[in-house]
Amino acid sequence: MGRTTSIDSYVQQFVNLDNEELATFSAAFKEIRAQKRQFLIQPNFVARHRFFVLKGALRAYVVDEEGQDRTIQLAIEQWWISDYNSYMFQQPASMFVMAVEDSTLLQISFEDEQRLKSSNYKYETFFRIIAERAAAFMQRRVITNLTKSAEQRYDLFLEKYPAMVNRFPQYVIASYLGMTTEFLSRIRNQKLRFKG
Amino acid sequence: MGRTTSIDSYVQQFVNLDNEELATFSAAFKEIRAQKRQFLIQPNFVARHRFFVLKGALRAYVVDEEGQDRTIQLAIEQWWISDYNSYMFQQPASMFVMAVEDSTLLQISFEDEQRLKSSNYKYETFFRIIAERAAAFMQRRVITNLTKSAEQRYDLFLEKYPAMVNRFPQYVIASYLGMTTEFLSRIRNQKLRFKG
DNA sequence: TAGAAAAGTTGAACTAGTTCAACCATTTTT
DNA sequence: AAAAATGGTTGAACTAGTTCAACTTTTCTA
Repeated sequence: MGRTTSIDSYVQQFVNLDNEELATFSAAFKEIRAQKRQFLIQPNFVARHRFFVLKGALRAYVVDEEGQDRTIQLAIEQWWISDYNSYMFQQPASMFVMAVEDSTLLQISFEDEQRLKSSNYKYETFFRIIAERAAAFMQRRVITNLTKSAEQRYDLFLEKYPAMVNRFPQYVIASYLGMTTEFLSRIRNQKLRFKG
Repeated sequence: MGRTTSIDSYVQQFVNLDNEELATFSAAFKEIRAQKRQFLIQPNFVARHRFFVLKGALRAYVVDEEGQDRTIQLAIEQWWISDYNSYMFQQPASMFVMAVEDSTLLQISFEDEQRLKSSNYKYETFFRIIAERAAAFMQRRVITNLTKSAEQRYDLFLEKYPAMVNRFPQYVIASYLGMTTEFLSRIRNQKLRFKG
């Protein structure tokens, strides 16, 4: 069977590639499957790839000193996921990246990405743009974490990423938002009581 | 008088530019002075520039609903500063960027940066690399904020940015680290009592 | 160099969010 | 369909960090 979908339309949002350029770009990616609970990246190993989600859901998390999971990134269709500090600098990872659903991914290796970037100006531009967007996204998250209460962070998450809420268990969303699953449970039930 | 220092050696860390390329690159920047307490970016106005610090110290902060300052970014020599969401997407800013010391900066406008990026592959590569580094840096900050206690965040800050500690007032560092100035004061004095 | 402004300290009361433990519900596996 | 595993809820005690207010110290400005 063919691809569930592809990265073509995604890339075209940012740069204009002709058919040949598009083919070369796509060829640098390998389609892989990841079963629910399968790990794609683990601490202490270098993250050799970054992943573009065609289908499915994944999370990146660290385990802190007290043994608690802290979700750093969530990804569903059309999102990228990896341990960026590990991938970009080819250093040992601190994160797990795990499939939360059976997933289909496009995988690119660090070396192939370097090759793409240096082979064609447009590919370089593409990766520049997604890096800029990632930086801006992360800065917004820092701001939210510093300025909003737990309940406000949850409301904002619902508003901005409604498609994600039902794809991840509550404890994953809670840890992404920097609170305990118990506290998020209380926030949700309090809302039901007043609004529903 | 000439430049206090320049951006040349900084750029050369990441890309190899010949003299002409270096000259063109530098020419896109304008050297400006900012006096202590002067604002370079203000909420609701589009951030037209990003700034590279030649000399001095600056902070970027938002004011939250309760009227409290939350420091999002600090910058001293060789750091960049701006409201990236505003600058990258040319949207109204949510931050103030203010000089904490009398400073000398290199300023580049959004349009001139676009021009550089599209005029020479190497400039594109340079901006791609700094965006990747910014994204990785921000992701580390998210991780730290989610996994460490107030005291651990302060210790880590001391360890990683010793040069910054003495350049910013304590309340700025406290708000950068996501705690109150009173609490940081207590952390510091407790350390003195036990260690010094 | 005096006076004002900005920055830092301390105590005491407080609160947002955590922890722990027990229980319930839902999904998965056999 | 039973058993096991995973995920969610609830109450009660707790705590890391906040708030407020008064005070001290340091820095800036005229």
